[in-house]
Amino acid sequence: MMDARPYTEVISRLRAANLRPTRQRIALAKLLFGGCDRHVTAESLHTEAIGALIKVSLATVYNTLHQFTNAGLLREIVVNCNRCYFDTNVSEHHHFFYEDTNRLEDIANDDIVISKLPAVPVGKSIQRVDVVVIIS
Amino acid sequence: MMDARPYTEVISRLRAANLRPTRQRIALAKLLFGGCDRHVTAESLHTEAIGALIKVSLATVYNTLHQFTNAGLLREIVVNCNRCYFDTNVSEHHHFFYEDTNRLEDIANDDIVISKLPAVPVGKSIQRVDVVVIIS
DNA sequence: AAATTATTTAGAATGCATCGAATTAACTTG
DNA sequence: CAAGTTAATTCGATGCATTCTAAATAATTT
Repeated sequence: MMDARPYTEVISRLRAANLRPTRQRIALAKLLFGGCDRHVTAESLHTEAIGALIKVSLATVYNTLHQFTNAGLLREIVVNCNRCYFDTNVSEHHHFFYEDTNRLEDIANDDIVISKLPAVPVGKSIQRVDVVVIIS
Repeated sequence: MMDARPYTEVISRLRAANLRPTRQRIALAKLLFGGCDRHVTAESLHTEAIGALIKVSLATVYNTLHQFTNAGLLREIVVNCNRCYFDTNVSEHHHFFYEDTNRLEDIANDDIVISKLPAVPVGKSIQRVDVVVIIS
């Protein structure tokens, strides 16, 4: 049941992004998009893949995370200098960051309302507004 | 006029933070707090210090930035994995981040109004709310 | 001035991320 | 379906920011 036939779907997502559906990319995509939304680092995803007996190198995990991000399948979250996090939830939303454990948790977009924003320098436009609520 | 007698002030700030007013810390504090608010990295501050003929090692710059941060004289800003930024403005405020040039710019606290925040997990409390407006 | 304590330093070490070049795999074409 | 083409994967090396370590130096206390 878990993987009845998600191949075709994963494969077409990859094709749509102009990425060859290789064994590694398919396997990583299934880990990333197979269940609920997740936050991963390259290391954590690599470890998870190895644990699931997927033969893939760390370099490929890095490549894949960046390719998926460029294709809009993932989003990079910045909460910590020294480590890059990737989020499978690419819809607009925000984050809790647990200061002591370095854990991330989604905040639904509706749960934060910004009722005033500053004027943007001329010639520039807003790409995104990221809110991080640091808790401990 | 520039440095009429800011020594005593810098020195007492350091003492208040339980930091011995060493030659290096005094010099770095004068660079950081001598003018208007700034955003620095360890590298950029070190380069600036060397340019100003201040003899200080990179390791000491790192130490000092962290000590100042712990003492509340600086605040760490997270906009970029791979590089730590420090802000001399420790009052509540937010940031523009220029995506293409990696530059940071302050947004006054009043220029952003958050009219709704999510409930915090039980047992936790909000340490800070950071808003980064990514522009390009 | 001597003794104590904290700080600085250079250089090594770490950790995360990227690069480069050779191998391997996927795709295209005839 | 086989040969040719193109892209992806891999290992190991490399880069870069940061931290660590232990010895030397400087600040403070007595």
